[in-house]
Amino acid sequence: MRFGGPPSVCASLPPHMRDRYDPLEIEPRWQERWKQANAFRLKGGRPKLYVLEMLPYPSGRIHMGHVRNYSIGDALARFRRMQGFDVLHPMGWDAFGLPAENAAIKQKTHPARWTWSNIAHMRSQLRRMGYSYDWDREVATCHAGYYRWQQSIFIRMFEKGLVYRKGGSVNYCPKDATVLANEQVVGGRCWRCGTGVEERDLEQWFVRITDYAERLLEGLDTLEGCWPDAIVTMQRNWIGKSVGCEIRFPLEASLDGQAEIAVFTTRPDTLFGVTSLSLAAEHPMALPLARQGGHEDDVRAFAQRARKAGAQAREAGEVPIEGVSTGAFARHPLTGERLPVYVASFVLMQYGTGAVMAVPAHDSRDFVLARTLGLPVKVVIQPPEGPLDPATMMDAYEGPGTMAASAGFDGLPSEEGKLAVIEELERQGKGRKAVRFRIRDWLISRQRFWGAPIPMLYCERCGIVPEREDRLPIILPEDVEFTGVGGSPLAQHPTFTKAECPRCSGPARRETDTMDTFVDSSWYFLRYLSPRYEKGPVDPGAAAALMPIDQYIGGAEHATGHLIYSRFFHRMLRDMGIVPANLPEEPFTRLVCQGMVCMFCGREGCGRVHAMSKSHGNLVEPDAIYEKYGADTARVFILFAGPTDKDIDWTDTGVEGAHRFLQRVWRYVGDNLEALKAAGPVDPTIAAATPARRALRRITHQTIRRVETDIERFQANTAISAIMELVNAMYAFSPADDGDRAVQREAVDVVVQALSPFAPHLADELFSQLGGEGFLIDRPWPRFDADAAREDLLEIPVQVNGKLRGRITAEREEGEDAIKARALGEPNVAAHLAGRPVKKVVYVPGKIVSIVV
RNA sequence: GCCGGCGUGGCGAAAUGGCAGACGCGGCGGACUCAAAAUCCGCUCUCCGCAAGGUGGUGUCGGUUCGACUCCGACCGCCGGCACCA
Repeated sequence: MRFGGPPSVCASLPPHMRDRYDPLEIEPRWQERWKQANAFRLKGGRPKLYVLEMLPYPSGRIHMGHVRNYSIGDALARFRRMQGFDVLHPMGWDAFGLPAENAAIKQKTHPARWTWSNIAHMRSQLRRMGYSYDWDREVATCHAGYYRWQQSIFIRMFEKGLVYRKGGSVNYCPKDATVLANEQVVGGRCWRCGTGVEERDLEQWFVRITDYAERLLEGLDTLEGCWPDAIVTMQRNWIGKSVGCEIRFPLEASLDGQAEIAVFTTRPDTLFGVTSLSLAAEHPMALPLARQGGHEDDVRAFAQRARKAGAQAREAGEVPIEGVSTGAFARHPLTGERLPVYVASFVLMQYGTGAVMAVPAHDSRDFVLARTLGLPVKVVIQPPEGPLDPATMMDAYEGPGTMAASAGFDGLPSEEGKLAVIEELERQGKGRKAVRFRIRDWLISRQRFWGAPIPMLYCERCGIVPEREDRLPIILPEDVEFTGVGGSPLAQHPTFTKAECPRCSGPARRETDTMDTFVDSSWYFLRYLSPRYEKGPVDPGAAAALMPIDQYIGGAEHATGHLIYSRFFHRMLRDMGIVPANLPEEPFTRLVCQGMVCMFCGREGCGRVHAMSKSHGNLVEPDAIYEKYGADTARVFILFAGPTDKDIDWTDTGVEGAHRFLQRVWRYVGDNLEALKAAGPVDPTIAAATPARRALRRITHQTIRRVETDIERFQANTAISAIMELVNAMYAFSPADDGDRAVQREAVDVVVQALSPFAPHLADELFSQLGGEGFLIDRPWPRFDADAAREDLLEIPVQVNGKLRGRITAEREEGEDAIKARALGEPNVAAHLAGRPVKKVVYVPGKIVSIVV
C-alpha cells in the first residue's frame, strides 16, 4: 500500500526505503483512468478553443520532433482546459504516401497493412506520452471514410474549373517514378529521396491555386503578429506578386498571323532603354522566328543544350547567361526602333509571357548578355549619385532614378515614370497594366498507388467525366501485387481501370493517378470536427461551433507547402459553402513553429550538432526515455531545454536534471504528506502575520501569474523555472504552526496544479495523494491573488551616471520626493556624487532612481 | 545575390528601455554516511582587493537615451529560406 502504515513508521524509514517516485507504475495507471473516463472530450457549455498540432506521417515510430511538437500543444491544451475553455484537441494520421509503397515492395505485402500496423504502434506511443487527445475523433487519411469526401471535393473542384488537366513541362523524380509539385522540389532535388529532378513533358492534373494568389497574399496581412514573421515572409515571397505591365512588340515580319511578341516587365520606366528582346528556349515562337530569320539550326541546338544543362546547372545554382540570335527583328512600340530577337538561357517559359525586353543598362542579366553579344547599352535612368556612362559601366544600375533619353518622359522619377509609361502604352493600345505571381498552379496527380484515387473517367465519347457521387468512394483495390516494376499497380490492375461512363453508360477508362498527399492534409483539421459525418466532408454546425483553429503548432518546414495549401483549401471550401461563410477566411488564427531537436553528431570525427536523424547516427528513441525516466520527465526536459521556436540540444544530463526535479517535488509531498493533508485553508490575515509566511505566499502567487503568461507566450522553459523557484522556496520554509502549514499547503497545491500541463501524470498522482478527487484537468486553474503577490517593501536600485551605486528600501506608498532624497543620501551614492552638482534625478516608480551629475 | 532569424558565463539559457547572467546542467566546497551513491545546504562572469568596495563585461564600431542585451545605423560571424520570377 502506498504511504501505508502509521506516519511515524513511514517517517522513520531511511529515505530509500520510502515510496520512490516510480513513473513506470504511475503513468500507465493514470493513462488508463483518463481513457476510462473519456477525460479529453468536449464538455459543452464553455467557450471553445481549438488547439491543433500537425498530424504525423505514420512512419512506424514517433521521434523526438513529435514529442516536442505534441508536448508543447498538450501543455497549452491542458492549461486552457483548466482555465475554463472547452478545448478541442484531436490527433490523426497523414497516412498515404510513398514509404508505405516501398515497404510493401520490400516485404511483399500491401501498403495498407504496413500503414495500419504503424498507426497502431504510434498511437500507443502517443498514449504512453499522456497527451490529452480526444481519440474518438481520430482520422486516418488512407481510410475510405476520409478520402471518399476528398474525392467528392475533387469533383466539386472539377465542376468549378478549379482542377484541370494540362500538358507541359513538369518536375519528375525518376527514382520515385512520379511527378512532383513545385513545392516538392527542394534545390532541384526530390523532397523525399533527394534524387535530381528531371523535366518531362506530361499531361497532369493541376489545381488552380493561382486564382487565389491575391487572396492568399492579402490574408497574410491579417496573420501578421499572429504567425511567425519568417513564415509570413516566406509565403509572401513564394506567392511573389509583381506589379508591372505587359507590352506588345510588333514583329517586323508577321509569322503565321502572329504579328507581335508580348513581354512582361516591372520596369516600364526603362522601356526606352530596350535594345533587344529575349525569348525562353521553349517559347512557341522561338523556332518559327529562327526559321524565318535563317538561324533555325543554331536556335534548335541552343534550346536542346539549354534544357539539358538547365536541370543540372539549376540544382548547382549556376546557369550561365547565354543567348543566340533568331535572326528575326521586332519594333519598339513607342520609337519604332529595330530590335533583334534572341533566345536566352535565363528566360523562363513558366513566368510572365516567356519573353522579356532586354534593358542592359538597368538589368544585370540583360547587361551580361549584351556585353557577351556586343549589343548596345542605353542608359535611361540616371541615379541620384550622378550620370552613368554606358561605355564604362561594369554592371547594370537597377535602382531608382530619373528618366533620361526617354522622349517626353525625361526628368520623371522612375516610380512616377512607370505609371506614365503604362498610361501612354494603354492610350496607344500597345500594352496594359498587369500583375504576375511567382506561385504556379499546384500539380496534384501522382503516378503512385498509395494515395486517394482521382475520381475521374476517360470516356471515348464524352471525354473527361467525373465519377457519379453515389459511386464514391473509388476504393483502392486490395488484390494488388507490389513488384516495384512497370509503374503504378493501379494502371496494371485488371478491373480497376474498367468503368462505365456516368454520362453515356458506355465503356470508360478510370484515372489511375492518385492525389498528392498534401491534398489529404489540406483539410484534415475540418474532418476532426465531425469525423464520422455521413452527409458531406464537414458538418456545417460543427464547423460553425469549433472553427477556426485558435492555435496551430508544427514545423517550419511546411511554410510554403502545407500551410499555403491549407489556407487555399479553407478559402475554396468556404466559397463552395462546405465551410460556413461566416467563418474567417484564415483557418489558423495563430501559428507557432517549434525548433528542431538536435544532438551531438554520432559519426566519428564530425564533432558538430545537428537535427536528430538516422543518417547522423544521433537518434534518441522516445521509448527508451519513457521506459527509463517516464513520459513526464521526457516532456519536462524537452520543454525546459529552450523556448519553443528555437532549436534545442538533447543532452542526457539535461534529462536527468528534469527527472531530478520531478523527484524533488515527489519527495517533498511524500515527506510532508500527513501535515499537508491536515492543513487547513489559507486565511489571508493569518497568512500575512509573519514575514516568512508572506514571503512564501508571495512567490506562490507570483508563480501562478508567471506560469500563465509564460505558457501563453510559448515559453514553457521559464514557466518550469518559475515552478522550480517555488519548490526551492518550499524547501527553505520550515512550518512551525497551523498558520505556516496552511501557507505551505497552498504552495504545494500551486506546484502540483502548475506542473500538471507539463507533467500531468505526476500532478494527478500527487493531487490524489493529497486527497483530491478526479483529474486536475477538470479543476480550475489556481486563482491569482494580487495582494498576496505584491512585494511589501521595494528595493530600489540607485544609479549615478548610469552605474549602479547603491540601493534603498522603500515603502510602497512612499512619495517620489522622499525616495529621491533618500537615494541622494545613501552613503555609497553620496560618495560617488563627491560634491558635484546634481543635474537631474529620474525616479521610475518602483523601479529605479537615476542621478545625473 | 535577395529575404528572414540569431550572436549573452564552462554549457542550455533568463531579462515589456530600468540591478545582466533567474532556472537548470557541469564544477567546487560542506552536511549526512564506516564508505560510496542518493539527498540536503552553500559557492560558482572577469580582473583588483583581506574586506568594504571597485573595474571591465551581452559579436564589432557608432548613434538615440538620465539609463541599451533590448531601439536605430554600419560591419563581422553563424543558421534557415528563396535563388536567374523580368
